[in-house]
Amino acid sequence: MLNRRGEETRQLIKKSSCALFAEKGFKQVTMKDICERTKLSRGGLYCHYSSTQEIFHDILDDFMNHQEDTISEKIAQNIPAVNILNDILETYRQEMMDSPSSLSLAILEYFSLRNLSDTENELFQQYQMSLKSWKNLIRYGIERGEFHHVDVEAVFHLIIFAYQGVRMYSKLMPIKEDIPTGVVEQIKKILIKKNQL
Amino acid sequence: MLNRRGEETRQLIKKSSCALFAEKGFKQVTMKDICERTKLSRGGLYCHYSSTQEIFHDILDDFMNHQEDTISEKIAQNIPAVNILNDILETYRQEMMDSPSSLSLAILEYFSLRNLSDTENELFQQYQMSLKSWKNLIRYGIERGEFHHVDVEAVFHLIIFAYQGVRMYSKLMPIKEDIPTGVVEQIKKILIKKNQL
Amino acid sequence: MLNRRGEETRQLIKKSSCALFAEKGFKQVTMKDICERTKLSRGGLYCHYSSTQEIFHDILDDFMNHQEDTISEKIAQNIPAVNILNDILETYRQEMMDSPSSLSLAILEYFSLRNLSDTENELFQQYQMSLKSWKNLIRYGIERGEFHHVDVEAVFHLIIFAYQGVRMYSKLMPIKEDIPTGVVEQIKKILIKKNQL
Amino acid sequence: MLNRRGEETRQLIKKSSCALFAEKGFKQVTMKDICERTKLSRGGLYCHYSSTQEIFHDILDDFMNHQEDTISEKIAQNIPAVNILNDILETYRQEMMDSPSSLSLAILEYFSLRNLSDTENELFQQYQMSLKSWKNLIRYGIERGEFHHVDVEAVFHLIIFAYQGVRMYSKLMPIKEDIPTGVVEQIKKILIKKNQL
DNA sequence: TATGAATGAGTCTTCATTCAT
DNA sequence: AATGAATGAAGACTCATTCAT
Repeated sequence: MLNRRGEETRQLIKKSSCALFAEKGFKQVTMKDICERTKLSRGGLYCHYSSTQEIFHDILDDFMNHQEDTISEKIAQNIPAVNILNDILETYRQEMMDSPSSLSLAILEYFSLRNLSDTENELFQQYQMSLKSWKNLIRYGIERGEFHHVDVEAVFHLIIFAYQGVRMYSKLMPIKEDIPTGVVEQIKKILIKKNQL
Repeated sequence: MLNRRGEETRQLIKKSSCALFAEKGFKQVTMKDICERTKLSRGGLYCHYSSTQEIFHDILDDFMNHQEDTISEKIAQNIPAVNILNDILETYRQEMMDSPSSLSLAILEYFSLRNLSDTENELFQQYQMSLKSWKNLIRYGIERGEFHHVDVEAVFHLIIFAYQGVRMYSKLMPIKEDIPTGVVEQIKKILIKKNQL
Repeated sequence: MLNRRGEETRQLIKKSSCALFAEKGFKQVTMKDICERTKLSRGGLYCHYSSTQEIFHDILDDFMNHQEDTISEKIAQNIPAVNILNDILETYRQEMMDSPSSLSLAILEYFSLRNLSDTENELFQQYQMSLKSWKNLIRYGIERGEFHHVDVEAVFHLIIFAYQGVRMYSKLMPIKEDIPTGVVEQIKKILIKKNQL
Repeated sequence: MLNRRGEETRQLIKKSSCALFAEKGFKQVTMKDICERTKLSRGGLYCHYSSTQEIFHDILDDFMNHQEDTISEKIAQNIPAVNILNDILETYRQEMMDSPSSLSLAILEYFSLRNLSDTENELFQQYQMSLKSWKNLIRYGIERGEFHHVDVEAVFHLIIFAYQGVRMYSKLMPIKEDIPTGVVEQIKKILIKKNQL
């Protein structure tokens, strides 16, 4: 019965839904669930969004737009590649351990409901952005003599899919701290020359 | 002695459902879908299974029971670790590329619907069996001087989650041959000593 | 909870719906109404029909298939045209006065919801069948010297649309006996030669 | 003095709604549709009308009030009955062919939603006004020796219901020019004495 | 075992309507 | 007067599940 400004309500819906998606995945969340969580009426919710897909899309959009390419910035600042790598991997490690707030399952479900064939899907775009950043970083590390002469793309794929794999399984299986830590350490070993450690 | 007719029907149900799960994931598949695919009536299906969970469980069971520990066997036969590894990785590579028949998405959804807290879930058991086999293999390789002295568990995790990560994403994104190949090559580099290649 | 044979239930649905359509027109009748009238559950109804359109279509089909061309039969029997005409017009008169059981409003609404452009709609087919029968009759009457030399199609249109007009308005306005009677008498005067009356 | 702004909006609403009613009939048009067509907000529309019934009623009212009894005027001017008749029938003919702008379906639906029992409904009033005018005309024609000695009411009913019947069906079926023309010609034949043609 | 009719709960979706601004 | 957010009720539709045959 409140009469908020529209954008406020949209934010509320996104926030509440995001929590629900993280808890239950994508398909388990119904418009009804979101009504209950937001305390909005059926019709009230439909004023702003007409499906969970639409809400999820908006949430993803927000994520994407808030992601800046910090790697490139740091490279521009001439920060040592090892330091940049360590920072990223520490973030990854944290994320692999923070299962409850992870949308990875929901993302997977969301995209599995759509026609994957189109190369234009957001997931693929994300992947490509990520690929670009990592390529820059690895090449930068190699140029600076901090990293081994590795197959850049192959190493990227190993990193990114191991990371995604852990995130996914953390929703389904008890993942203790040692797994993310071990994975991160292995990645460092692959990339960083011994004298830099 | 099993009732032949009944067992046949169960096989039919499992086969049809398996295809459906691979196509659509777990939650998208309804008892109704399965009725249609198997050409069984509602009641007919319920004679054998009373939920998709039950069917999926049975399918997983079949998979598990058909998986023998070929690694241990090969080790017992004193086959070179590098050969064993190459075989396994080739299988993995094939699987990473065979997206359509992959149940990975369905598995994920299936387990995400249950109470993950229980360490006794089948996924975890699978994980542990896999861990045991790989540990044996890696140690065997190290003992024989074929593999580097690596952190056994950490390398296992890197391998297994990268593999699972690729399988998962192959359902959602175009995964070309080079990704599985690159990932497999990286794993080989981590494990196998140069003089063995 | 009864477990009738399917066709029985379909008959029940058609009968109940038909009454509802006659009472309320087409769009006023909801699947829910039909559930209540038939004492079927939501799902039970949907087993047989998935929309009111489908039910109405079936009802119309039944009507069409039960309509035989009695006019042609009578002509074949060499019955006097005046007698045939009198019979038909008496039926029309009765129908114009039996507003409660008339589906005319429902028919109108039903067809107005569809794409009228297609000449293949059932209403048009009905019209054409009717046209054919009347043409035969009028020509037969003229040949036998019982009817005036009229413009066959024009007279048909006058008859049929006046009849339909009355039926329609009988749903909306009090139509006393004199209107149908008067209309029928006028038609007779147009067609029948004085010496035949 | 009416609030100019307000009256303008009401006119806009009536005009837009009228188009919608002609397109879709009465029940298919929702307050939401009208909001969209008029570009008014929900609340804005409700400032003026609180239901589609109210709007439709107003539209009908306007129609009724704009209808003057031109027949009586012409009779007063001693214009030949045949001329008057020809004018009216030409108007009817035009209207029977102008299906898109016809409200007949909407009118039917509108009145079918109300309690038909009341003899006081607007439709009936319309009918009575029309009856009165036509009676005058036909009697006038008879008196002047231009028209046959017909049963005035019966002929009126034949005319008016055939006209309404065609208008109605023109919404549902392809009605070519020959139908209205034929109907009009028949009516002339019934009324007009041969020597007047 | 197997059929398929029937139930009923859950969810989606659309609107008429109200109300703070 | 006008806006548009919010409510809530009505109706549609889909399934898991049961049951008489």
